[in-house]
Amino acid sequence: MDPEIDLLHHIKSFEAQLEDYLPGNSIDCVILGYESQQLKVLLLKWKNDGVWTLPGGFIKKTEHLDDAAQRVLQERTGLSSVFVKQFYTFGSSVRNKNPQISKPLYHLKKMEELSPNFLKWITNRFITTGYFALVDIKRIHPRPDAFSEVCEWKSLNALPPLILDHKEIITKALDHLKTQLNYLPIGISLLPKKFTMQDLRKLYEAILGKPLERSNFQRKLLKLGILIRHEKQMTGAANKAPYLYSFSEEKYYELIKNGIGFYS
Amino acid sequence: MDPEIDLLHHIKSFEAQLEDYLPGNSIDCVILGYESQQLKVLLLKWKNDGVWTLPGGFIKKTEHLDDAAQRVLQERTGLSSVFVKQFYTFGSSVRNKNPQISKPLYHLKKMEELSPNFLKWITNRFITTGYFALVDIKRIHPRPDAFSEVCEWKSLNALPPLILDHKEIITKALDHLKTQLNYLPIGISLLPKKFTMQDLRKLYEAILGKPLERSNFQRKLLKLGILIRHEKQMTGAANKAPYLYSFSEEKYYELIKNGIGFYS
DNA sequence: TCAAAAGTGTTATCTGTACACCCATGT
DNA sequence: ACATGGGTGTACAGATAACACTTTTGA
Repeated sequence: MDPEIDLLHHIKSFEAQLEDYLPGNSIDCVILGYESQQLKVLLLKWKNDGVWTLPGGFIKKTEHLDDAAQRVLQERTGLSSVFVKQFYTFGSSVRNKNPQISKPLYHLKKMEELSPNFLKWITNRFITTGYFALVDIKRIHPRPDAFSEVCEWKSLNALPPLILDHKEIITKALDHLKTQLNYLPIGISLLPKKFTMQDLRKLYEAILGKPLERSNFQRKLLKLGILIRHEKQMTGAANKAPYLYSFSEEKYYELIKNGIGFYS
Repeated sequence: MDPEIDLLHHIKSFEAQLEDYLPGNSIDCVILGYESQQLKVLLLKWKNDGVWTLPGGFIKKTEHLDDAAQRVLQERTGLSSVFVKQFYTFGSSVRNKNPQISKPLYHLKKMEELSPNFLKWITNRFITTGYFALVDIKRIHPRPDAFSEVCEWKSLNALPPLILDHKEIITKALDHLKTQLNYLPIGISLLPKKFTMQDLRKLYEAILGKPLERSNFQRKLLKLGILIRHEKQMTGAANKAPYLYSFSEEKYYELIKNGIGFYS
């Protein structure tokens, strides 16, 4: 099937339900993962255009803002029980003035088939609320939406060009991540069930952007009493094998409720 | 002039400009002050009804969300250069289902003069973004808006009944205040220019909800290097007169940028 | 036997906390 | 004189940070 026809079909079906959605409000998700000692964010590449965007969506008239975010997350990753949190609302009156917003639509050959009503709706001013999610990359299978051809993880150190203010949204999400570090379930959300102490340390180093002293890190975390030690993991490397650990969930969540008082 | 006629006049003039405002979005301000060793919030009491609300407003189509908050703050307090910060967006789909929202309108004898268009607009679902401000109570002169008869400070320990989810909005603002304590200009915003060490300590005690050791507090704050010591203040009490202090503004703002690393 | 990373030990320094002490002030 | 709150001193417990030492592993 011609992907352009397919896209047009999707737009038309959304257009038919336009009355079910709030005009002028949207949500965008900064879905963060951790892989190869790097923080990564899940992005979509639009059809017919090639610019990248954050996964986002519109809000149904009967739907809570938080539920809209959960819905988008579920649609893109297949996950329903992950950590999601609202972090900021972007309310500039000129967010939509960037011409890139409508580019993919103008590339459609059959654009004239779309109603002026819909074009007005979609190019209107939008106030968007940012949500961020922390997920274990290995557990999810990214799926592009109707408007996109690719949905994949991008390293935060090498972001592609993004539409509108999506770069700013990511920056703000990272600020939030850093200042709220002690109250967020970083380790338990971003790492696989079992991990080594080095994995955990490298994760914190990636977030904080600075090296942490190995031996002190180990002692400090063990003393928190949230780690369960498992069997050693033979890595094949020419050195002592590290233990594997997992988190004691109840203790973990109890701890971050009052702030893990970790690194400041 | 009959206050009810006056109110109706205001509503009609707003109704005439309805097209200039975003439908479905609003801002609410949690304006915090400190007086008599208590944190206080600025509230409005509606005409014809008597329930209390947070000062809030609507957003012009060409206006940044932040600017709408600044505008409301300016209108209620007369202040333009105060600390304001967005803290959360409330997106429940049933926020407006509380009957209190329209009560004051229904109390109007001449309500039938209002257009159905306006009534639909105002009773629609609204997504509201909360801003909080920190101000020196002594510097401001609260002014009620067209819909209100009273605008005054209320102690956080004894809040009157509030419309809709405004209680929840205040609670969330206080959460934000506590978790962001180290990054907010608490002292410099809430206290008068000159203050005693006891004033500053009592302020922190009010926010943290627990007593702080007098002598250690003093040493800790002096060591931060953000305080300027002035002449002693003869209080008339039968004890040693305390020094007055003021903040070194540049040093203060430099410090909170990285977090004052204060009490956790 | 060697290099590399893991795990544990040691020590100096800083910070938090509690409380003791003297000082200034008005009754 | 004395009660009251302000300002400073001291001493101990615990946390932090830097680095040394030993152990395990595969080449």
